[in-house]
Amino acid sequence: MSEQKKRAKLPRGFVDLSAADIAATEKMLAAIKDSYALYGFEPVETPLVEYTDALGKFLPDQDRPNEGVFSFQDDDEQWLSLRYDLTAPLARYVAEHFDRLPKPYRSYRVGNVFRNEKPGPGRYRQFMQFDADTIGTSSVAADAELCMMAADTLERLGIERGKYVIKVNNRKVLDGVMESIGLGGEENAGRRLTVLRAIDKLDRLGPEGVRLLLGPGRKDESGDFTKGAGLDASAVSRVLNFTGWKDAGTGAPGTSGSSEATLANFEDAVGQSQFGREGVEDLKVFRNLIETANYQDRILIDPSVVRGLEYYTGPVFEADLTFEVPGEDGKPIRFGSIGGGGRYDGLVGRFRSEDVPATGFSIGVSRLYAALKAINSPIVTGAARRGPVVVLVLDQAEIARYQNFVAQLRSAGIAAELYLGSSGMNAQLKYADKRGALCAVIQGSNERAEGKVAIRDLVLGAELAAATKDRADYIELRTRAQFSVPESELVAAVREVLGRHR
RNA sequence: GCCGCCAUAGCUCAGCUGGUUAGAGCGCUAGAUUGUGGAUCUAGAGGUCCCCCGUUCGAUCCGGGGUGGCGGUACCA
Repeated sequence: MSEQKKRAKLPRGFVDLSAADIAATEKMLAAIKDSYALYGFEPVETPLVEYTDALGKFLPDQDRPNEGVFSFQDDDEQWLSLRYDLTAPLARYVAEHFDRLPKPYRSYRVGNVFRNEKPGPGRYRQFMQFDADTIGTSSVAADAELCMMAADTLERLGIERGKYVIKVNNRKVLDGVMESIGLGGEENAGRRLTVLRAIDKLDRLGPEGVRLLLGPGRKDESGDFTKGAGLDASAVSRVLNFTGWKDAGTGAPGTSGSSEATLANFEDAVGQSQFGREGVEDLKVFRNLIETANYQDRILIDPSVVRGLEYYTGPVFEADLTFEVPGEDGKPIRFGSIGGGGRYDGLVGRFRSEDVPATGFSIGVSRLYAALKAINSPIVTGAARRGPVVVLVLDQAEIARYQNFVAQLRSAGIAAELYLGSSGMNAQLKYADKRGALCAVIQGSNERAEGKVAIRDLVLGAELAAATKDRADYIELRTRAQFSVPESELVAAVREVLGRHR
């Protein structure tokens, strides 16, 4: 290695996908698609790039896009950005084609989205989302339907009932609670945001951490200090009580189980707040829909769900995996949220004179894939790759003859390839093995003299090769895992071997 | 963004108070086996010891500053 060789290095926060990854992802996507289609959603696809202002991501008081999005300027100086979710582009699409779309408009879409921010475990700068949205109705039935569909979809993906939960909350209720502790009004918007962010951290920091964030502030392990919301003690316990954790941290996430008890608590928590009461009413209707459809064991009302502070306006949902998996260092890993959504009545309205009610749900495909791999879900592990039949080249002078074998197999519809390297037989078999080939075709001078080809069953061969100790066993091996046929029977013999391992 | 830890072969890491040819295991590529995947043995390829400056006769090692990676935290549509 000398001068300036380029560094072969993937940018951080991005991933390469192997053949196995792609096969597994495609199976996942097919399952999700089936589920969404069954609920009557139709596909639509928008490009990776949008005008930055359509995404609404300019920095305040500047003509430059937000740093969280990958952006560049067109030749007319217009700012363009890579999409950072699938919802904002959908809002643009619906607004642009409003007149010709059926309303309510039900659609799904899948694709990669990009975020230009610090990657972490399970957080990438490019990742795949799979969304379904209903636009043009404010019916709670639309929200409930999405939650039920989310549950069905997770089960279709091989996640058993009980290993996941769809949590639901309502932003209006949260706002009502704020109002009841004196944080209503425009002037308290900043503090409300701080309180919501604190609640959002409940599952990670626990009630004590959140208590500090609601009050004076919290110092983390590295010594960094986060300023708190500065609420007084009674307001702090009122908020904590609302989220389901009592003073001493009794209770735990997702264990309450009873949406009914949660709702009763809500009514108390929002007090006289008009907005809050509306939210509670919505949730009651929601709960009835869920119970009538018999989903109450999978879809729970949970006051700690916050999400999407900027644009969700009513119900918010989150799909959580509840199981843990031992990590490489032995410490248990919990995957947590693998999807979410909610009602965003204001988004389409950014492009039109009137507001258009809308609600949607999004699955984080990349993260879900990692989780499914960890539990060895058949949907991803069963997607084993299957390589082509490999025709070995034992005599470079006869390469045209070998190529002819390959052509025969291909015209019979069997994936096949000629070994194109320059190594010996040993290495060629290793190659075939690595490719995941089931079968190799071999013709050396001996076979050629007789007008025959040897067909090698690589699956059987692997078993026998591993067990074989002495030379005598090779005879046995050959008869079972490898046999010769006349050249004219090549295709039939290969078919027979492939048929063994279907 | 803020705080902390780390940086030697593709991977995991050794490298004696600073001493001239920088190592191991695994992996990779081959050979032993006219012509059979494992195992074994042998050989080979692969390094600006992250970068720059400084201290020193001499720096992979010591000091300063960068850069990159990891973890935590903040933000997160």
